[in-house]
Amino acid sequence: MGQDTFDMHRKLPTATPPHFDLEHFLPYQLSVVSNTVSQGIAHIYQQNHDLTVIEWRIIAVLGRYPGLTASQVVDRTVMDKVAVSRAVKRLLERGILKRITHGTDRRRRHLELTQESGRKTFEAIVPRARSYEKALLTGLTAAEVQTLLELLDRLQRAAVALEEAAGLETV
Amino acid sequence: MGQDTFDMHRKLPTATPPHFDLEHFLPYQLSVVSNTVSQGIAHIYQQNHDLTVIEWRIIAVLGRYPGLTASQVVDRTVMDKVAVSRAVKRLLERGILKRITHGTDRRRRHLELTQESGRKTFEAIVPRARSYEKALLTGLTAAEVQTLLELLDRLQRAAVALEEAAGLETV
DNA sequence: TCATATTAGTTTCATATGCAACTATGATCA
DNA sequence: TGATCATAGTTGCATATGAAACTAATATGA
Repeated sequence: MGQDTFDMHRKLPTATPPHFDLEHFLPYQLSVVSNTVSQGIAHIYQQNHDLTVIEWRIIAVLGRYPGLTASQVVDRTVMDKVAVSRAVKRLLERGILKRITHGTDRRRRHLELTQESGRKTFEAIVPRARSYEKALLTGLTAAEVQTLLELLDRLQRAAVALEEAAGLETV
Repeated sequence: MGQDTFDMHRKLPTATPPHFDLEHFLPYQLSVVSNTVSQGIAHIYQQNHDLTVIEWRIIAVLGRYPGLTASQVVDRTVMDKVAVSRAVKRLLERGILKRITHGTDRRRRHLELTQESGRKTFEAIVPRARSYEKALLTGLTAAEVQTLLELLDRLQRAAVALEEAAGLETV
């Protein structure tokens, strides 16, 4: 890379650019947008159903894929194992989930929404979540939304790849 | 709401869409990408400089705008007041920041990077942060990056607007 | 000019979080 | 078989976080 061996008079010979704008740094922007959106959407299930984000996500994923185990939920949602365990516990206590131990492998406990409370909660929140999303995307055309989703997806893959590369470095 | 008094045979008469895919829900996708990226970039300053994300952001913003007060930092970075207060304290102790009390208004304490440690840390991290960002965006064309930033910006404005609307509702 | 309001920043306290260590169950293979 | 490894999920503990209450300094207005 930089071969500035001579010219003693230049300031900061090797690297170090003069300035850096946090506001235009993608990881930062991403974090700000994500936090703002998360906070907004959290109101929907916090205020109306006394659910945390993690609890709602578990409900959402079980609404779509009933019978997943806790670890399958973790895999799908990229959430912390402990956080999921605790949230499941609370949802069981509240009667929103039920848990069925697998017949032959008793380590596995399959999770489902209960018909009464669970399904009802799911069905109450979905339209609200959808309408929040719709409001959020009002200013964008369908094509722009499509582009955004695709770019986010590519970014996610790149970030995962970088993470793996960094992980190997240390090993 | 639900007026499903007649027609006992239809399932879920009034509303309630049949399913909901968390994976294709924008707030969720955004959160996953943001977390992955944040975690990746956090390594840079965690491992090499023992800094938290908040600490690094404070350094970054003061590198660009020396002399901001703590509350100006809060405004610029959309971070928690308490978190900033604590991070500033730690950075002062470590000699990365210095604090100068305003002459006439002694409530105001302006913050700057110290020449030795502060500036040096800033200048060491900036190129690493930039190269992470570059690696992250490798798969995208310049035009796509531009589009992404613009769409994120619009999303942010929409999210803020929604937040304000929701706030007023309650009042 | 004194009571009240405002602004800046800190501390307290209760809760959230996450790593690491643990329990329980099942798979493997010597 | 039974020692060891692997997997599923939970718990303990130490730290992080954030709302609300607090201290300190300044501004305002009767």
